Amino acid sequence: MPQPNQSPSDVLRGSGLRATPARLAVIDVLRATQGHVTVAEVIEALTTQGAKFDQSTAYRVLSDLGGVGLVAESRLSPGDTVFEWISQSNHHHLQCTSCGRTLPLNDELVQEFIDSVHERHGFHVNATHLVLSGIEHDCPGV
Amino acid sequence: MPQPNQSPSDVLRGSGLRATPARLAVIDVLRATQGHVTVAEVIEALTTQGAKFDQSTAYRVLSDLGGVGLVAESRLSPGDTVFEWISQSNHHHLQCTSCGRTLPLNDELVQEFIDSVHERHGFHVNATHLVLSGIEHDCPGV
DNA sequence: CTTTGTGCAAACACTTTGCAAGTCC
DNA sequence: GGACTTGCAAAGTGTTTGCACAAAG
Repeated sequence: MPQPNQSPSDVLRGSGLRATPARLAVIDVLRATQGHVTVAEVIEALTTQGAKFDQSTAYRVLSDLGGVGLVAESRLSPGDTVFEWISQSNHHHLQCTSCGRTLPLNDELVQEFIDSVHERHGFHVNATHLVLSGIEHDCPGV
Repeated sequence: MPQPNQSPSDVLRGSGLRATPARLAVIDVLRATQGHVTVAEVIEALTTQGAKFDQSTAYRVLSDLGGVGLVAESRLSPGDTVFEWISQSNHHHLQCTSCGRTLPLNDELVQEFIDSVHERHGFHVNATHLVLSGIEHDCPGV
């Protein structure tokens, strides 16, 4: 669990991962981006910066970071896997199927829902990163 | 929208699709199965029955059926796309990450959640087929 | 008979893996 | 120095597509 005021290197080591340039670079990209990032975007951002960066490294780094809970991974559809840096709280989203925008979803609503499911079914939903699709009311794309 | 007492052929034609043996066979498999079915399972079930059945046909048929709303499609993870026949009501599920079981999730709870999201965000969540992962309370796999 | 669907095989895109060289601690 | 990471290239997987033939309405 990352503490405030920790450097990315410390966060990595605190999770049992070595602080390598590749991982720090990926973390930079993730933190610089609000919302979802695809593997392709990570690779593009890093290769544009000049450094050589292999795609297998991107997949491995993102998988490692996901494994220790530093990033959230969502599979929206095949070949459309997105990642997001987890700063401190949960992150839930609404994705409009009409205009493609991703909007924040109030965490409390989700928590209430999770609680009610637990009460009713004795099932603990693990939703640190819920993405629901639908249509927003004032969608500019409609 | 399929009406009661309609034959699968009628349902297909009602959706603007031709009633072909391939589609009827896929529908048979879907209806015979409670819960999720993968493409591979559909193909296996049909080829076991003797008839020749190409995988591209499976993908196309499932995609067609999904397009007209006769089946629900869920991407649990890359390469793990599951389909389910939509009989009449919505189908939501809980999937236990420990034992792999899929359990039913009360539709009312989901509906309440969707309503609250709409109230709060003005966003209409399109969830005919929600799959939430987590851990069940009395999981035999724990 | 016209339109739509199917089989076949090849192509695709995303993701994973084996291994040698390189890097972190 | 020893264990972990990266780059590279190649192999997997699941999924899609082009096209000629077959079938549905």
